[in-house]
Amino acid sequence: MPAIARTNPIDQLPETRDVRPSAKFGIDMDLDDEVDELAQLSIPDVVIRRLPIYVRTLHSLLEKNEPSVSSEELARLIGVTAAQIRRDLSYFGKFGKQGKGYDVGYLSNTIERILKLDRTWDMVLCGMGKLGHAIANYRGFTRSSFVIAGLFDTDSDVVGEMVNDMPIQPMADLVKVMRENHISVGIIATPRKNAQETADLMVEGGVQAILNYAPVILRVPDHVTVREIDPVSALQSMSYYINE
Amino acid sequence: MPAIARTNPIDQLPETRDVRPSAKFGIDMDLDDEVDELAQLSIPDVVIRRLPIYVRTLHSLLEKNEPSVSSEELARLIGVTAAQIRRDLSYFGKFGKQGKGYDVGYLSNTIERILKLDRTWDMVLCGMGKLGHAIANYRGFTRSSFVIAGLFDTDSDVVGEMVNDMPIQPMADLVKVMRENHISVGIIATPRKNAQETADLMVEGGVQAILNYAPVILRVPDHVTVREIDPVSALQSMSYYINE
DNA sequence: CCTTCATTGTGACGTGTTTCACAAGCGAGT
DNA sequence: ACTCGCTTGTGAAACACGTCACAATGAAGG
Ligand SMILES: NC(=O)c1ccc[n+]([C@@H]2O[C@H](COP(=O)([O-])OP(=O)(O)OC[C@H]3O[C@@H](n4cnc5c(N)ncnc54)[C@H](O)[C@@H]3O)[C@@H](O)[C@H]2O)c1
Ligand SMILES: NC(=O)c1ccc[n+]([C@@H]2O[C@H](COP(=O)([O-])OP(=O)(O)OC[C@H]3O[C@@H](n4cnc5c(N)ncnc54)[C@H](O)[C@@H]3O)[C@@H](O)[C@H]2O)c1
Repeated sequence: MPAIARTNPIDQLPETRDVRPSAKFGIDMDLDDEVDELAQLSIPDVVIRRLPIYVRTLHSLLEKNEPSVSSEELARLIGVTAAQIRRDLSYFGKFGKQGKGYDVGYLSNTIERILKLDRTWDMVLCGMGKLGHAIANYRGFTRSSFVIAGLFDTDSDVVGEMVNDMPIQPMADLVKVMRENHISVGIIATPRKNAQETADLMVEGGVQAILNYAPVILRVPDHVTVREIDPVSALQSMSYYINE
Repeated sequence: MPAIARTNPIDQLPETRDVRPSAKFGIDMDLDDEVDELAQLSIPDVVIRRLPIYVRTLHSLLEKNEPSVSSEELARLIGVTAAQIRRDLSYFGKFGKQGKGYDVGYLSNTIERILKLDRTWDMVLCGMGKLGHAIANYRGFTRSSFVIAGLFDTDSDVVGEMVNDMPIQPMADLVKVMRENHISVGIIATPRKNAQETADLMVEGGVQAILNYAPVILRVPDHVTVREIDPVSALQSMSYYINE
């Protein structure tokens, strides 16, 4: 059950499980408070999950050369309340100016720093079937701090094949490659039945975040975050609301 | 902002927006309570989103020929607490037996009825680029009450192409096709910039549930449920928790 | 420098969700 | 028929999260 923490399974679906003390206050502390270094605040995972949307929306404002934005306007764009945005941001500090709002570029950079998006994360991708190929060729990740750095499969027929300029490697090498390259993010695109064993290997390799496309709940240690991508569950929960 | 209700945007990410009075108690009432037909209970969307996982897990128990299961064991399999499962189910009625647990087949059927999965839902899929092709060929949907019944794109170069035995149709026909065939579920796989206009057309066609793969928050009327599939946001929120 | 205006950041409050804990009920065994 | 052990269903309590509402404050303009 610790595995469920911060996980989309019951989450993408269910939704909001967060067994552990949530998150620790991780941004650089303001200088004024030297005493409280250990008094870390626990930030709700709900809040963390909203931050990427804030970033995305701020980026679209940047493209339009908007210099600043009020919580009111940002809220309208995103579809939440202004109070929620202000509250969310207040977990991390004070970034706005009264009467003015938030500087778009500054806020966007700040949230990216909070989320540790001001760097690149290498990822391994396991399971190079149809979905794995699609993911490996997807351009959307690179634009967002994440880079697929290794492709893996058990099937000797596909091992060696080049996909998007990278060779598919045997699963036997996964742990070694992850350790040698300090890779802490993994994507699982194997069949359902092999997902758990794949997750176990990733854990052995030092994974800290897993994006799981297989329709199973993964059992992982507490320090590993899992998010599920599960369109079928999404559809199945929506059908409840359809009339007639 | 009503558009956000029950939506994964801030939800898959953010996570748990639910502006409206949630859901109405929709399962057939037990015969004993004739008075309260109008006293409909509002069921939290969180609960609804967990139900597909319950169903999935029950199916895997069925495969193993387990005749019954306790909330304790089910909870262990799913990674939630037993109390949560019992509470969730109690929104809909009493399905277990003291000392025994739940009949796997019966509970699974019951939840499927609640979610309206005891029938087939036709879907339209808009945007037949790389992702659209992958979705159209994905076999996972059919196993789960959802069937892609129409493919649409604006690009005249791809219109007419056969994908998985279905022709890609022009977007101009979308509304007509949806209405004539009473299709109430849509999948959006268009570029980001065209997602809102596509959603608008689906609404015109009578859509009630949209699965949105484009990274934008859609604005839709209150009676439409939207769920986002957004792996990038999922990764971006997980990176917050990665140490070093 | 003072006034006005807009908008933040946050206590206090309210609602929603989860967990606790236990009386009630079923079934097996005697 | 009675007892025992197990497990449900659910009030009540705890906790988490979202919203209200307003004092505080920066900026702009006189
Ligand atoms: N979430 C989504 O959007 C989505 C979409 C499509 C598929 N899926 C899921 O993704 C998974 C893969 O789907 P697919 O259509 O690509 O299937 P597929 O059968 O085409 O590919 C599976 C691949 O995984 C490899 N594999 C098997 N065991 C492995 C292991 N232990 N380690 C590494 N690789 C292993 C196989 O050799 C194969 O290449 C399935 O679980 C499916 O349900 C999810
Ligand atoms: N969520 C995910 O897992 C995921 C994965 C990959 C891509 N995406 C997103 O899905 C979308 C499509 O990605 P892709 O790689 O297939 O892009 P693509 O460019 O290959 O395909 C887009 C298709 O949409 C069509 N289109 C454009 N405007 C349209 C309109 N108004 N109505 C109908 N069709 C229209 C285009 O003709 C094209 O065929 C993008 O928004 C991308 O960000 C999401």
